[in-house]
Amino acid sequence: MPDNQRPLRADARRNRERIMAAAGELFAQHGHGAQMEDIAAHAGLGMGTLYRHFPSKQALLAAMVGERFRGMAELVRTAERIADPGKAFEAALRGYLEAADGDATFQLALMGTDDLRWDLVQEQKAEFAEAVRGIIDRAVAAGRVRADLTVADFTILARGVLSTMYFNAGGNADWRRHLELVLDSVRVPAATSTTAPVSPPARPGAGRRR
Amino acid sequence: MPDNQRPLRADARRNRERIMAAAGELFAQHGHGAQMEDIAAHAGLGMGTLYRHFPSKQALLAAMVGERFRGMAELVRTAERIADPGKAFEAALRGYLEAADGDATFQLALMGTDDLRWDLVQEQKAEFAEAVRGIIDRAVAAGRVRADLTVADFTILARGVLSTMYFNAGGNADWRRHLELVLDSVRVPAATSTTAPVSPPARPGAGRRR
DNA sequence: TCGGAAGCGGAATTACGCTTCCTCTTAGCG
DNA sequence: CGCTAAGAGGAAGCGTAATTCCGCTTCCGA
Repeated sequence: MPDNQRPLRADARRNRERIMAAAGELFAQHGHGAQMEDIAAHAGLGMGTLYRHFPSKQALLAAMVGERFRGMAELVRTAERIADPGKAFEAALRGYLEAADGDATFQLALMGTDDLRWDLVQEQKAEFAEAVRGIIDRAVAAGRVRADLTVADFTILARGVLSTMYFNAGGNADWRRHLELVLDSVRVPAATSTTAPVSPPARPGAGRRR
Repeated sequence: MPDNQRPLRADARRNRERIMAAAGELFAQHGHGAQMEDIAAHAGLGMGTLYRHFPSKQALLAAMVGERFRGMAELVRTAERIADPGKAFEAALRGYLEAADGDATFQLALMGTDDLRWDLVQEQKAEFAEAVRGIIDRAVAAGRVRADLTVADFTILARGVLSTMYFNAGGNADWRRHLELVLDSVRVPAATSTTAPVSPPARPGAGRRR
């Protein structure tokens, strides 16, 4: 755990940066499948060095994901500065997805893959969730999105779009379309109640959670 | 390729069944991660036998997925018998997801994982898509779902819900909620047009595809 | 300028699954 | 009933990546 004990030698700090950069690039490209050896090579360093800085692939991945969560929280907080609560919400969701576009690490992270040890990014994730809660509460209070919308919904819906993004080798048209559909289901002019179940009887109490 | 040449010895047919059953169970449970050895053991057979019937893990997985697609196509066709086009559509989507619940093979398959050689299930997939097209066309014609809805949308939206299902260890409340949100974005009482983009300028022509 | 702790490199080790190979067994026709 | 090709079993072989090890090099405080 290269944390904050002794200040970290100058070259070491430099190399750590390099690793993060290389890992960011390769994870973004190949997701969890990126190989340690390639990352080391890409950073112009040896395996030993890589493992000195991050004791395992999991640790490296977690570091990257944590960084991304931080960035996203920041982004959401920025959106919060938009005056109109409805537009702020929309901007947050849009910005979030836009940022994830082309970054497999983040897509995976946000989708909740079990290739990641979530306990290592608890904190950053919570920070992000907090930022989102703020924006949603405001939009709900202003009546700009359906009244029953929660942070969990944001996660669910965003993950849905992410999955379109992730599994579609093709361009980005698909996920943008998906996003539009999602926004239509969430904005207030849209219907708020659901019609009665049709074929498989929806078990009672299946509606809300958390 | 144990296809249809010589009739296949009685015990062989029996064993093939067993393998399919075991694989179905284990893939459902562990997805692509299920191990060949476990599958063989679970079927009460040796590795050699397993490989006699399916030349590779890919082949086995493809066989399972193909079977699932067939089943889904059948299910959708059944839904098509519902008189009300809107309800038929809803039943198809509901039934589809209900069937995928708890079956990781199918979830993965439908999500489009690249752990699967799609060329091996082309046919079954096309069959399924065809069935879906029928139901959507009817619902659109009847004005019960947004006019611009396509088969691609069905795939996109269903995959979104699937991702909620797949990545949520917890119960099934989340994906059912997601499904309701999706239905709200698709049924006709909901808004059909999208409002103007807010923050990241939506590139022109990002709306429709295929 | 020196000493030695911190850092680096990268080959060797390990672990883990899929796949192959070869021998033994059995269904089922004549 | 006897033969033989189809089928079964499962241990060994392989490839792939993560991780470890340890001798060499470089920073940096005195």
